[in-house]
Amino acid sequence: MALATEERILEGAVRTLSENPNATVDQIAAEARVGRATVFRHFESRAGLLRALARRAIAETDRVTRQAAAQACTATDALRLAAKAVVGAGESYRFLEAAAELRDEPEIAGAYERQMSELADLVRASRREGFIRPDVPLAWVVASIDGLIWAACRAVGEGELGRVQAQDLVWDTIASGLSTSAAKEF
Amino acid sequence: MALATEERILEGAVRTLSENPNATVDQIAAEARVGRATVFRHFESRAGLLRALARRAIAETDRVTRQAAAQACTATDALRLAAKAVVGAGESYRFLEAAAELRDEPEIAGAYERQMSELADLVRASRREGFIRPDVPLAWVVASIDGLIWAACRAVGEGELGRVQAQDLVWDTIASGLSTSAAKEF
DNA sequence: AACGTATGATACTCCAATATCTCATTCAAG
DNA sequence: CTTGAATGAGATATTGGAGTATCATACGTT
Repeated sequence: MALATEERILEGAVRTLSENPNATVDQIAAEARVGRATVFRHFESRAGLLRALARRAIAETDRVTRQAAAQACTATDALRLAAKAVVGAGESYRFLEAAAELRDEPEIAGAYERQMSELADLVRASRREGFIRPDVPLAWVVASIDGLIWAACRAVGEGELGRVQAQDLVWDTIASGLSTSAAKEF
Repeated sequence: MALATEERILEGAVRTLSENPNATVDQIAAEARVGRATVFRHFESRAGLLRALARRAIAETDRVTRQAAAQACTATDALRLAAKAVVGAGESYRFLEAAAELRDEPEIAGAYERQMSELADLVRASRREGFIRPDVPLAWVVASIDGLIWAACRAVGEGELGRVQAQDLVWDTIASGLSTSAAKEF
């Protein structure tokens, strides 16, 4: 069946590229227990495979983000749930950060921009609810949340922290460092 | 003069690779206003050039870190000065993150490990001074400080924030989010 | 002027990895 | 059993970029 094969290739690619972002198609195919030719039957090229992986990561992030928004009744809670969920989802896709080629793909770069601006919207809304500090530039709130999420993904990936623990700590640090309860006394 | 040429190549490489981490030796040479052959006269290979750049980034980080330690009288203040300084220094070397080859170089990987453990030492000392929260795993303190510094470097590189502003915000967020003054009420 | 060194330009080799093609095989459906 | 689609395996073509070699030139030193 075509679908199952594609799935196997994609998951093999995630595993292989997580260890070595420069892995060759041969290595990916081997990891997926699939002939090298089969990879090219399902994906236009290596770059096409990477695109598919990026699309997957974007879709997965969108999914958990929407789910968070649906479950929460306040923007602040949506932010909390989304941050935690993205830590769980992004963990497997850290290797995409190293894929410089994707920066040039308008589709991928555009989706990334969109997600960042959605995060900015959420931050703005949470700020209106009186949670996020108004005395810190929006750009920094967004950048630091992103940075903390990536840090958590890495720590989980390196085995330094458990996933649940990392998810809690991300929010703890955001809430302590960026909320109105954090007096600026330094 | 050999030294000036090497310097020009290294700085051209920083500029070129910052825009495109997959840049070819041709592109780097062109940016440095140098013949391609000259690059290979000064550096064993492209990988050797990358190693030299990584060594440079490591040395620069060590330099500003030591300087911070020398100026400060408490570990907490050393941490503050070091965090700010690394934001300034690391900005140009963000592209190294994408260089997966360097992970395999024991020299580079070892130096990175060392710097991380030095950061951990600083955090422990600051904790003993009563500044860093004791209720958060050391690994997370280190990881999140690292993440925030990288976030600041990126924001500066993208032009979202000014450098001085970003340096201040990094410490503000660390101090608010990870210090004892941050009550865990969430 | 003579010498030594560093450079630029060019041409060349080499290779690793992508991508294509072919053919035999498997396997499910009818 | 037959048919057709998907696959595995291997052979082959292609190519972009690394690395090497050569030669003429520019420049500083003595």
